[in-house]
Amino acid sequence: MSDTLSQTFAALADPTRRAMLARLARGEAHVSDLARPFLNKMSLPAVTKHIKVLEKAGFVTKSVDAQYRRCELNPEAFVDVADWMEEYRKYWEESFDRLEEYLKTVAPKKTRPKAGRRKNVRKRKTQ
Amino acid sequence: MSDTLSQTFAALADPTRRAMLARLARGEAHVSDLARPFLNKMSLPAVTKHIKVLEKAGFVTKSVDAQYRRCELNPEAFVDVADWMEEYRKYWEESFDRLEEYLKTVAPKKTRPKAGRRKNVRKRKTQ
DNA sequence: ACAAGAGTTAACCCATCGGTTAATTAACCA
DNA sequence: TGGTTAATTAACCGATGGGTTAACTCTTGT
Repeated sequence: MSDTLSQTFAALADPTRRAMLARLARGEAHVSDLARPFLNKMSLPAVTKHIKVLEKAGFVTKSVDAQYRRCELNPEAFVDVADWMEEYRKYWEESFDRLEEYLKTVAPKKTRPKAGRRKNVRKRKTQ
Repeated sequence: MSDTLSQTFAALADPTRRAMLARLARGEAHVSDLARPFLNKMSLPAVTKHIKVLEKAGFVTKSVDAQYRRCELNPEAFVDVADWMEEYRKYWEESFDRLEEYLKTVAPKKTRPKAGRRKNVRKRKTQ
């Protein structure tokens, strides 16, 4: 595996880790905060490992705060995913649009503003 | 693993499979077309397996065409990823914007239209 | 009818992954 | 100073992932 994009996607391929990201999206947290919802399902070392995977993939940064480790979300890794997705935008956007069209027929109340296309914004780290 | 989003991300966590998607983005292809660039690095059965992973994750659909298997890209799986990313848009969008700002200072030729925000467009399959 | 081409299946190998328990490090507090 | 809490490290285990080779199926072209 080893290449960074593979590491990034692999980090996301686990529900526990995605739940941790969801938690961090609501604000920074200590390791024990991140662990709490899972301690009935797995041990603390397991949590440590998951966090380490997220760190290595660049989704999370950790800083020392006395006896605690403060974790927060890091945008960089998300940008890598968004960049990669950009290449396939036309494939998923038409599905977004189909749904929007459908929603309009179902509940044609206020029309949402036209969705931004943002085509060819940039390229980075192809492969 | 087993949950669909994990399957989806796991499928993307391999450079060979991402290269196959890139190829399919340029149009449908037979298995042997997909295999050709890799046959110096791996065997045909390995390719078959990769394609199967992409199929199960919903990125690719295969149809029979005489002795050939015709593969094409399927938008659905991409939508799942885009949906999930939507939740974290504010984290990666600010980085997009930082780059756009930077590009403007470097080459302030024609101003690109304001990037669409598309906030809260939808939610699906949370978890 | 049958050889060649397209692709899959089966059985196996080794590395990595997700989890465990036990031991360890480090900071705080009483 | 010594106990408690926060978190990591180490050693291990079973399952899965990516690869292999060998054998097989199906379709076509002659």
